[in-house]
Amino acid sequence: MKKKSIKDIAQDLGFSKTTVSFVLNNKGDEKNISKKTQEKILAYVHEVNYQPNQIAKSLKKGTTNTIGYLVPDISNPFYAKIGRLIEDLLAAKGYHLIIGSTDEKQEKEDSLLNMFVNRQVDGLIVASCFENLGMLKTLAAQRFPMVFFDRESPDFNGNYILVENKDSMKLAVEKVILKGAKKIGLLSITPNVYSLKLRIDGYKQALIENSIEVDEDLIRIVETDDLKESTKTQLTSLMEQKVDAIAFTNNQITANAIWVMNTAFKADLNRMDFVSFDNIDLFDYSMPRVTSVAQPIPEIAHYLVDILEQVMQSDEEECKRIELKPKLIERL
Amino acid sequence: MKKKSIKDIAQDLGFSKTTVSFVLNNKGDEKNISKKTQEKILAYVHEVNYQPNQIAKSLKKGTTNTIGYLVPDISNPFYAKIGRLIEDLLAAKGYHLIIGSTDEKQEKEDSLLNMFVNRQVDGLIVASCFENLGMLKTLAAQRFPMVFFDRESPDFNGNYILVENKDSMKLAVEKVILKGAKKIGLLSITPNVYSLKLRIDGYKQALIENSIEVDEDLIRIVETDDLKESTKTQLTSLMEQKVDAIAFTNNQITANAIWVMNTAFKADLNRMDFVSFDNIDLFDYSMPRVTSVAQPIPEIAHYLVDILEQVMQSDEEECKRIELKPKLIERL
DNA sequence: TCGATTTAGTAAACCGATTTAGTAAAATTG
DNA sequence: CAATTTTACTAAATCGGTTTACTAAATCGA
Repeated sequence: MKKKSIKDIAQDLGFSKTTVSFVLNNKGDEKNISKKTQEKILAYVHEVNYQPNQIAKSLKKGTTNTIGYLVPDISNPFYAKIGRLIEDLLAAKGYHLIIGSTDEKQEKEDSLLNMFVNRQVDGLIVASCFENLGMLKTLAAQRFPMVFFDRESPDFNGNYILVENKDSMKLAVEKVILKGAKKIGLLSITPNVYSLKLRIDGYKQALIENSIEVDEDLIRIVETDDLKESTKTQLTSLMEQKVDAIAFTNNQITANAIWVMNTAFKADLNRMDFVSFDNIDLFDYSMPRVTSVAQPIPEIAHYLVDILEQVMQSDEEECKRIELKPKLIERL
Repeated sequence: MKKKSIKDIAQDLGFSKTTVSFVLNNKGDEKNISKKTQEKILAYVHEVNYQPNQIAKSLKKGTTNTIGYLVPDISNPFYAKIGRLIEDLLAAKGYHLIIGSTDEKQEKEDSLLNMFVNRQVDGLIVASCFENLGMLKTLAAQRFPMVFFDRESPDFNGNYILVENKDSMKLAVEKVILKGAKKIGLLSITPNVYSLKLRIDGYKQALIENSIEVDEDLIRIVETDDLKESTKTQLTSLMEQKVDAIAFTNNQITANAIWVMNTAFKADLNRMDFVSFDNIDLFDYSMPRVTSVAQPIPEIAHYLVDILEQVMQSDEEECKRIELKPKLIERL
């Protein structure tokens, strides 16, 4: 017993496909299908548990009720959490998520964007590496519904849901300076991303405004491909320089650094202070103490689907830019 | 300039849709299309950057090159990691992932399964709560390609990629008994899931074989809906009973328990031992010490797509069952 | 009561690909 | 050189829905 199509339903009952389709789409009254017929069809459809073929529907309608979720790494807790939240918010509206992880690689991003477009997703939620704007600008020109988050590019005009990066980082770093830190290092993943650059700028600003010289040698970039090992190498090198605090530009690198400290530099745990963008439970009790900038994750998720929905509906010209304020969590 | 369809390409060049389709699908030679024509078509297609409509393709072919990933919660690090790994493995074969989180709720699972089927996913990778086998048995009867992991149901015959649960848990718990623990509690999420029941059985077995009475009052179930708070409540109650070790059935609950201990029971960190199924970096240095059962995540991911591919290709009757051995990590 | 309107429904086109069954012209064969 | 085969290509059906443009019968209004 293979799956029944709308044609089968129509034949079984002696109606036309058209009539069945109208009834199934709640257009029965509008299209003058008698109550009796409507009931008959609905009853039968229920009885045989008819399920419409979404693919066929999508082909005709031109919409798929799917949204693409494009991020550097879906297993990064930040993107995973947001992913989960938007999954639920979108499901309530009848949309479902196709995911794609870019590993910060431009080629992967391009090919995934292409994939999403060919699969006719109705919209995109994107944390892009913004290394090559070609594809994105093309899509933007076509008015493809997209909302960006976590990262921005000054060269790209789009709908953004962001957090304030520079000042937040500055304030956090200033906390450890006030506590007495003099030599403060920084570890970041690829700073090609403008938002990360802003966080690094915030770190520098904090130093400058507090008369500490910015030492470029204390600013280290880790390789995303081998985060754990690379963090260990760079952190070890910073420890040799006798830094008394380190700032990090996201949670994953901080978590790795905490692991390195606890497994390789136990003796230094107490004299060290960490500053991290993003907050996770671990920071509530881990050593070194972590003063962190907590992003408002549920709000970000909320705005993402809100704005995306608006963009998908109206064909408005204007781009939205929403900048949320993170919360500074002191642990000193 | 809207997107060109195969019909446009054909018209532009003065060939038929058929010819263009043959060439695009590498059937040019087989179908006796002249080299000259093939080159002409390929060149033009490249020039205008023609991208075939996957939806139309799917409708005709009956396959969508999408796989459904159905888990309790995609933001759980275990499922997120596996999700990421299978995303990459499947992408290499031209498949992409649609995700669905069930929150351990049967209704959600059913409706997501329905969604996946209507969207014609080519296969499913599932960590089911197995509370109601109706839908799954129907799909299995239709030979819908599915592979299950992390959880199993003795009442359901399917393709499974699992780890050995009972003995692994028993061995881990025995470690803390050997160290001297006498009163050992257990915290678990819903034990309706057979695999979790096995882990609990392993815990009990360890006690019994070491002449410790199983006290049902020391076995606590936390609510998945409010994991953090519920963990705190149950853990606090166990602490009042003066347990000297606690076993946990997965990483998320252990991580929460570590947080509770460090924020509310600092004084007891040293006298306490934890045993956890699943291993995460945090356990390398957190207090209380965690002896953990590490699941071979990359292998699980590998087998998942391997077996799924086999199932999708051959229409073999036989169900596969692969049981991997976890690695015990002692930290005492 | 007769033309106009409403009711209840249907046939056929369409979305954009793939695939089957064909055809006309050129090349080969006996 | 006629019959056959090969080459190069195409028309039309198909996948499973939605939607437009109709029609026949019943009802209504004056």
